[in-house]
Amino acid sequence: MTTSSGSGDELRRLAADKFGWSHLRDEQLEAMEQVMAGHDVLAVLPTGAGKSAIYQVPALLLDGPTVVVSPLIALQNDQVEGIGDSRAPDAVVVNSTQRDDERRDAWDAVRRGSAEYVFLSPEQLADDDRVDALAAIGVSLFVVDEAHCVSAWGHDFRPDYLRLGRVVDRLGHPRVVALTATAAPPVRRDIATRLGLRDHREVVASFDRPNLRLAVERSTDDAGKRAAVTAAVRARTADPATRRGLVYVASRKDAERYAGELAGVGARVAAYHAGMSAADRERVHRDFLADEVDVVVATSAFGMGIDKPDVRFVLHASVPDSLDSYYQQIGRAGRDGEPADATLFYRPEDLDLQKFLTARRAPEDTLREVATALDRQDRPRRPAELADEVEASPARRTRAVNLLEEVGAVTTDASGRIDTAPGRTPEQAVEQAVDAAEAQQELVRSRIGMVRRYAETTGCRRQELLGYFGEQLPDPCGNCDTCDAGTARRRSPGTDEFPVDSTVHHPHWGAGVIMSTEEDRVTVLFDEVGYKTLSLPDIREHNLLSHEKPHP
DNA sequence: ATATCCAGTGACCGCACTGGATATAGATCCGGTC
Repeated sequence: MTTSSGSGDELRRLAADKFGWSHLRDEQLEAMEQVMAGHDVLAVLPTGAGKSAIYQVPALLLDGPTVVVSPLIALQNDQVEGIGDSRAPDAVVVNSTQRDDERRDAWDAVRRGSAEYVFLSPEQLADDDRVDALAAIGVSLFVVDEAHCVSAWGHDFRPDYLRLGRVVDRLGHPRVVALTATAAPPVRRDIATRLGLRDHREVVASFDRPNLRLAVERSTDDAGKRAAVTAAVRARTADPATRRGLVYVASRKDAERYAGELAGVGARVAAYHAGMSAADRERVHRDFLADEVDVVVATSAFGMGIDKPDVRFVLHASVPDSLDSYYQQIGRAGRDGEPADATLFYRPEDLDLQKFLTARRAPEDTLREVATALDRQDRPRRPAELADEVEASPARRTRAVNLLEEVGAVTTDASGRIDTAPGRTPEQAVEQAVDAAEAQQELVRSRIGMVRRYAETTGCRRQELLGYFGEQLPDPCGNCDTCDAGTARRRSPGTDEFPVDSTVHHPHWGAGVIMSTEEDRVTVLFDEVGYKTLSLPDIREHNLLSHEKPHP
């Protein structure tokens, strides 16, 4: 493959010839051009806007394979199939479901240069030998799909996400493309920092989905809420025009229970959660896409990679853990641009369940194990070597390494080996890492607080939701419950004193960034304590916020 | 933090109440088993 300038015309021609895409959206083309110009790119585009094209087309013009990190094996298989149907070069996957010979064949194809795209999970890249092999081959493009997982899942659930930046370094920092459909400004910053994006460009499409009608129905008791949810689904499924939709619930048991109740009243409904067998999950997924099932009642396990145009409603029987999750889940409705309904059935007590589910104690024991193990022999070593000295599971071990690295107690060198930084005892390092873990926890809790704020606002829901994503909607939207009720008023423009995105300092809460401003209050995301809303009169009277120079 | 289940209790034969135990989302990896 010849190296090429990658002009817009050339990118368009390749998209048409190789993939059959006759039209590229402005955002797609802009992102591709930035890649071809040598920049790292963070693209935030709605699902269905063709995010994959952003790497698939430039990959053809760059000499060397493209690595695509993707969180779900099912997504990887979908992508490979899609590429297989095109006239583009081959794609392979490497994962744990393969037999040894299949995996060997995949690697051979990459080495020979017959496979242009390699799909992997982040955990695969925790294997040093695999990274070495890729470094030797010479990766030209490193893609992180569903990049919000770096921020949302990396801190505890799948800590290998947070080490992808190190992988990029070890591959000699090829161009990096991060793709996601959901990323509030702090999440974008997190992604860019964690992946170590260099001189990167952001391509961000508007978050507004005007065809989604936003509403919240508040209940005081569980029975009342259940009745309201069931009635809402029944009303929608009774009309053929609105019968397809999703119901998100907080627990597996609820998924089964609602599905059972709704089936009892004649709805074509299925439950979906991670406790079901892979075969059952696939069947539900397939039946929903094929219109054999109208309603899926699901935990957060359902949704990634689902692109069905005619989903007419997404109801939440319980609050999600953040507005990031909420936006992503309701974004599965109305992809065809036709009216769709996003109603949250809100009971304040449900917030406590999310607090429970997201609660993580700082992994003090593992931190101590790792810190003392590293201290015992003062030499760099590969993270995997710690397995012999540390009893904790690989995920916990990796999380501990990440936390220690975050506070500067551990450093990683160019070959991916980790070592202790001088100047503190293991016990001090543990203490600092515990503090860092608690700060993360505080942020998670404050994100739940933002869900509460959305649910309880009397202002325009859309202004509230878009504001969370850093987008200011000047007028009430006219397509939400509060607008209909007449409580949503035109927001006066926020104060000039604290412009959105500027950095401020609070005497107790430290440094933060202005997220949104209103007539009488500002919302700040603090590094240490998460989201806080402060009243302007208070700020002025007690001089609570001072301006700081932006972070370097 | 809370809902549910269940055993035990009290009151008195069919059921109400209480308190303690238990469970509560998400994915991959990898080696062992059928």
